[in-house]
Amino acid sequence: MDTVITRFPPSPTGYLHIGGARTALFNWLWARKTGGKFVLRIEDTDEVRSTKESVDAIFESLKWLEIDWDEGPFFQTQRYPIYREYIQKLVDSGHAYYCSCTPEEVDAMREEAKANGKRPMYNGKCRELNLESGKNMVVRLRVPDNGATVVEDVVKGPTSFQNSEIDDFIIQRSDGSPTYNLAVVVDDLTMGINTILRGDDHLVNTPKQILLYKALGAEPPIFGHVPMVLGHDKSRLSKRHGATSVEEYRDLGILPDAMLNYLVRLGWSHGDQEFFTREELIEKFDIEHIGRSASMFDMDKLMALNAKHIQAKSNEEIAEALSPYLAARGIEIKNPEAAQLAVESLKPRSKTLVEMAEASLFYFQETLDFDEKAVKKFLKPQALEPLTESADLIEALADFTEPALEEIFKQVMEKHELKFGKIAQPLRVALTGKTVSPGIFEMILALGREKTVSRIREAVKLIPPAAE
RNA sequence: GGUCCCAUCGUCUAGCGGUUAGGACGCCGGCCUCUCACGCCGGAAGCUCGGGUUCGAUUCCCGGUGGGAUCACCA
Repeated sequence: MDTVITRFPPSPTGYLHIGGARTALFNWLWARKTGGKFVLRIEDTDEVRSTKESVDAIFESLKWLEIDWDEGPFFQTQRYPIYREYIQKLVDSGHAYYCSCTPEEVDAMREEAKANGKRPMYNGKCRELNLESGKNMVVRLRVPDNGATVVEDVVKGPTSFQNSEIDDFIIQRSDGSPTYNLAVVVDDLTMGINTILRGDDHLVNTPKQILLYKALGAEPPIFGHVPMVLGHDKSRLSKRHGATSVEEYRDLGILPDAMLNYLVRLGWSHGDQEFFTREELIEKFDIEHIGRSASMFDMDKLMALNAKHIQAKSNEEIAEALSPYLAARGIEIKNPEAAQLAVESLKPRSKTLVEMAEASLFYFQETLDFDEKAVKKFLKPQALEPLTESADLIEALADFTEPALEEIFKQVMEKHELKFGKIAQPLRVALTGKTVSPGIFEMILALGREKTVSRIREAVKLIPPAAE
């Protein structure tokens, strides 16, 4: 087979939607897997709704997901001469014709058809009139009255549409601009696109596009219509279901690799495997195992997958990924090694980078935010001596390692006849201000000797005097 | 409503005529344990219904039901 050439053609009328990201992903993966090409095309022919901001948001989101393209971005608004040329070809070859019917007249035709119990359609009034180009004229494709057009869909299977059900649809508006179906076909044709994976909401206008290919004497590409992503109530995913834009997930602290993994796995499978790295996805992705039914977006599962991706990455990678989230909280990583130890301690306890950033604050803060209840409960008189002694011993410790630290606490525990739990909680509050944190030893190591000792000494000052 | 698509635990899915119907998320119980997590072990939970075809259907065919998509001079 020839080199696979796929594409992603968003219309810039908003941010990059999760569903769009998924179809982009399928096309990108297929191109990457087969060693083909992936083309980015901006469908901005709706000049009223298209914005520069949306274009930028789409680039930004694709960049974040690390979905790169080999050709483009092409902008349809810069290709009008090409569309006009093809429309002319269709008119010249008798596959299309000028129509002078006004929208009102067409509406009336549809009403009439409906009244007669027929499908509301344009009645073909101008078909044989051989009208010349003129003001307020549109161009329509002459659709065969009989026969059927079959979409050989690689995910849904062959799907047949009766030509009699298809209107002589408009390919050029009265203002001379091309309509969607025409522009898409001309673009895909001229850009050499041979594989189209898109949402199955496009399935119904695929026969129109195939008719256009045929009228142009061209071979249609391979079509595959992937099921849509639904919200938790089975309706189309929208704002009321929560986050729908790619950037929102970035802001939530989702890793791009986890997003990819989740999105692809939603509607595609490779046996029982749930976790995929980006490389595995490229290696294992195939069209054959794309599902045929719509699926609901499940935030919990995304989160769980994100947690696994966080754990699977190195401390260095996560520390780097975390830094913008820390920066947003006014924290700059000054000591990379310490930050990586901090990250390591937080990795198994963070579902998102936002959670991790929040939980890591105590590592970086100069002055701790003490949780009052925690202070009251654990920084009690009986904790004074064990804490003070611990600080002294840590300060004097020859080698600052986990075994040595364990030895110190063993001493303190034995002396005061305490279980580790009794000393760990006060210590935890002293070091973090909270009752929940990573393990004591890993924190001490990540914090370093100096901070550990000073924090314990500061906390001791919060202990009220003994009652009697 | 017409046309088209779809149908396995609550959710994502494996299954491609014979399985104790498998995995994951979530949920419940236990273990581990310095808190919280992670991890580990175990549990509850599913083939939409009705007809065929077949020795045998979750699987193949038809129909019902249900859900979705689409019916523009939007993309």
